[in-house]
Amino acid sequence: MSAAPRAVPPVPPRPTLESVAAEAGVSRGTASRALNGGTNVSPKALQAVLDAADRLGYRPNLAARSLVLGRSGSIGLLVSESDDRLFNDPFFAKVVRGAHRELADHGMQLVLSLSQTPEERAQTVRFAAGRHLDGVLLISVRGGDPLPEALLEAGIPVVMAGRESRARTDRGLWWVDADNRGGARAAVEHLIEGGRRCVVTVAGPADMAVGRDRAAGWRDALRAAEGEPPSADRLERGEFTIESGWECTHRLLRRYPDLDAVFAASDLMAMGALQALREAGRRVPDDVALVGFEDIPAAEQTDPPLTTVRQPVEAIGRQMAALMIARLAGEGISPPWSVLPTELVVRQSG
Amino acid sequence: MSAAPRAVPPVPPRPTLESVAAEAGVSRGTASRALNGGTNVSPKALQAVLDAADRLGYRPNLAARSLVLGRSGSIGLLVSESDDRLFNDPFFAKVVRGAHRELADHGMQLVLSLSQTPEERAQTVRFAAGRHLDGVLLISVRGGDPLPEALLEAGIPVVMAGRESRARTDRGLWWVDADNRGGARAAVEHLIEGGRRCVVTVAGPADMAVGRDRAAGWRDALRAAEGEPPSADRLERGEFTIESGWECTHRLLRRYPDLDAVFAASDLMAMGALQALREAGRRVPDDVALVGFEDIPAAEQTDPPLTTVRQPVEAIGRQMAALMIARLAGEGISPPWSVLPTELVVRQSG
DNA sequence: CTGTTAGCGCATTCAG
DNA sequence: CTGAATGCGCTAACAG
Repeated sequence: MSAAPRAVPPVPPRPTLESVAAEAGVSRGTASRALNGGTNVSPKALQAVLDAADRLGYRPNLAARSLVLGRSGSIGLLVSESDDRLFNDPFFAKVVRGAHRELADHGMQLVLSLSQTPEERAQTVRFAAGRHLDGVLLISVRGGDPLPEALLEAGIPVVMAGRESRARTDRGLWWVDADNRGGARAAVEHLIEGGRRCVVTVAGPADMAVGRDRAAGWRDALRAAEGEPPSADRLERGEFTIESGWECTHRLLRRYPDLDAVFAASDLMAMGALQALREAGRRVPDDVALVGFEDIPAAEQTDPPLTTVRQPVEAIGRQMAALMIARLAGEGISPPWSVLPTELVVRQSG
Repeated sequence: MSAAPRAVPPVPPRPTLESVAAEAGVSRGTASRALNGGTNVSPKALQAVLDAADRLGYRPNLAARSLVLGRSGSIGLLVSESDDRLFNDPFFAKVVRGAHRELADHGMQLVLSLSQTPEERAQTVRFAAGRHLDGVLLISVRGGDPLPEALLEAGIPVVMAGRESRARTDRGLWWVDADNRGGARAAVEHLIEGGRRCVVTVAGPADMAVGRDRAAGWRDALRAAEGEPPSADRLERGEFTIESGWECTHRLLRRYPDLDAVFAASDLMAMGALQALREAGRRVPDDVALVGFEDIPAAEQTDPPLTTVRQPVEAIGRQMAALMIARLAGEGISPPWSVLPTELVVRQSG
């Protein structure tokens, strides 16, 4: 409520390139060159400018630089997801770390941005479309999410985590994913090699590529082993949650009382499966072998510890950033996506 | 490796205010006014501009706007902490949510930024100092962290989570905190009213205000009840972790075998204390009452559930943003800090 | 090697 | 109510 007119700004104006140049006794152009790499500048002038900048505490105005360069030097990692999820899923942390590392190595800033409500989403699109962000990394995008399209339409380069259709890829949606199909296949092959005869799967949602891919890998392995694709009722689809894993497993047990192996499309689902199997009186791995997917920290803490397929999560983040950097550099990348190898981690459950 | 010279840019140039004005048949000035509030613009012109902008898919260039306005409209939430911590501590999630809400309500963007290594930290300071951020919210700042000073020196408004010294506050470091001292006092009063005679405390680090404040509240309550300040060896300092809580409690048990109440400065510490007490054969709350601080989700899951002091975490985030907004608006706020009330949540442990 | 010049896209005077 | 002009701070292209 201070009604003072504040005629004079309370803080001294911040130094500009102009003032640095004046202080150093050179022109603005020379000062600019000196501050950026120092090419075509005499050692004497260079030193003078550097000293002047230091003395004045000069900080280049990034808005001005962005304006002339047409580039902000920062790329966004948008999370169109509840912040609860963001902060609880270890997946996010690792992707963020990977992307952050890669970007930092290239002198770029990672900017995290949340958007849950539609308005926030619109705000975020404006933010990116306003060239505040040179590009956008997207994680945890569900099937019908309009965000990727909106961004693309606004002319923002986008790289997603998770496989995309060929059509969308062609439209400019680049992506990075783990080899979900191959990993699932390896997991099921491991179960078969262990002598298991009836391998069922607790699969993920059909509206997510990751759900479909892991189911496909399961199918691949069984077809290879049994000569024909597995019957569809050996698969039960659910959400990537403990509860859902529990339910699906119960249903599968009812249909296949003699099942001896469960491939769960996520560790959380596997944890639910573990509980369901125990409740049904099955011992793991003696009666039923169990394999999960992801290798979340909790997978080591279950009893017995979970055999699972480890995703190179940090590498995914890193590669997303790398693709983005290449894209911004105008390099022709082909294909404009990456599939990173997974690794089977054998523990006691199967 | 595509060596093509790319003489022609593959994408059409993005529409500018100029092109919108041309399309609408008005001048740039009118177009600008129409797009920003529409004051001093005839309804006819306004409509023409809006239509044109829509038709062209116009997005204002935020860099240009920042440059002329001297303001970017986004404020940063810097986390100078390992990203593990960021993504695992529920505290962060809630602060972020609160700040995000408040900012969104005012049409501002929240930008999350991590910085662990010194270089990343420098990079972050450049980012903020380059006016990419109008202000910076800081959480989880440890004692000797140079970040706040660096930011202040660069002329960036800063609001922190956690009490700061009067000296630093006067230098421009505004802050928001929970009433740690009052909350601790209430917790210990509750223990005393429950008939406990020997209340010890597992305290937080002395280099964090929150550690000191909660210990002070414990001291306040005991002095009020016993007529004199408690002996210093009824307090054991540690880190805010389960392990540390466990260790401190063991030491306290050795010194005070007949202790009948433990006030832990955090829920994680309380969880460690719970384990230590159990190992020592003490029943909680029958033999020893236990109170934590923070009310993290896990506090409800312990056996017995933890009595604890709830912090208004989301409100803290919100208030931080509110202070920042006021500060940017040049409003004189006094005092330039906020202490938000806590709430004792009584469960079974004490 | 250096200084000068010309914008980057926008909001905002100031005349009309 | 409107258009023309000015400048935010910076980089790049251009002569010297």
